[in-house]
Amino acid sequence: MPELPEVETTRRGLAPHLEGRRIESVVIRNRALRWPIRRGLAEILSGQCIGVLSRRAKYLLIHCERGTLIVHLGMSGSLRIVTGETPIQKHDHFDLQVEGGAVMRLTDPRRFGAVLWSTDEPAQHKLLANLGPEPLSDQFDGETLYRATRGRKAAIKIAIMDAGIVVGVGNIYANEALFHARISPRVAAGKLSRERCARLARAIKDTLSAAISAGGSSLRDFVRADGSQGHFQHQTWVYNRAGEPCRICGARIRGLRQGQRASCYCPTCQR
DNA sequence: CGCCAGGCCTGCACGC
DNA sequence: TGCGTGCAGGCCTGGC
Repeated sequence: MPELPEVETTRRGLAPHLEGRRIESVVIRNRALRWPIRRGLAEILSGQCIGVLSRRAKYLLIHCERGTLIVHLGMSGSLRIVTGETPIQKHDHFDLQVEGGAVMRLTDPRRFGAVLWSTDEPAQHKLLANLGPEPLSDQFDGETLYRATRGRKAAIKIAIMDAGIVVGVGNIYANEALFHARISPRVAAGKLSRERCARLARAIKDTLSAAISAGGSSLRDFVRADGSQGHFQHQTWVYNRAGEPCRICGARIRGLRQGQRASCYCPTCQR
């Protein structure tokens, strides 16, 4: 599932193929994504020149001359660069072809993703306007995490997955970061000390950065239309390992559900 | 066959 | 009454 590192890796993989190119054609095969792709989008995009590709939280922003294409990969989405001859597969919903022949193809079996068009400043878009700080930016650190969690009774795992506190921390990395910070996912967010907030903010940054670095090494495969390179399937410390031994102390990793999501932690290493 | 996974928006219920 | 907060539902398909 695409988390922030996957979206960032995707952005970096797409950028050299799209930035500065003119859009030649757009094909929409299935507009029924999380929100329907608006009618007429193909006509709107055709002929526009693409500027830079950026990212906000897990939203990929493709800046164009007259607006911004906002793409979210949901749970099962992926974007690849292919050619016009690459066979269409079952869940290939959206193609954007630029001059020179490169095609950005959106594949999304579960259709939780989205392709939206915004003519305003994208930061003002309804979906982006109320987002918290980027985890890898200076706007997010131990102090901001400490302040944002004061008075919050919710578990810290829930809090770091709250986009109002920090964006882009999905279930896998929330579990992994808490393990690295040696903090139990069940601790009330408002009870974390400054020191523990600093450790957690640092762990979130390190975990996401490491995943992006790992993704970078598979960029070559990404561009090669193979696409299925899942660097994020790398071995985890706790995620999806309930019942298995902790890689540090050997204790059994525990599993529980928080906010209808699976949490995993080491009862010895994490307090 | 039924259930589950997951991101994340939306709407509802609650307490101050 | 209004706000912040917490919680559950819904969207989907593939895989077990």
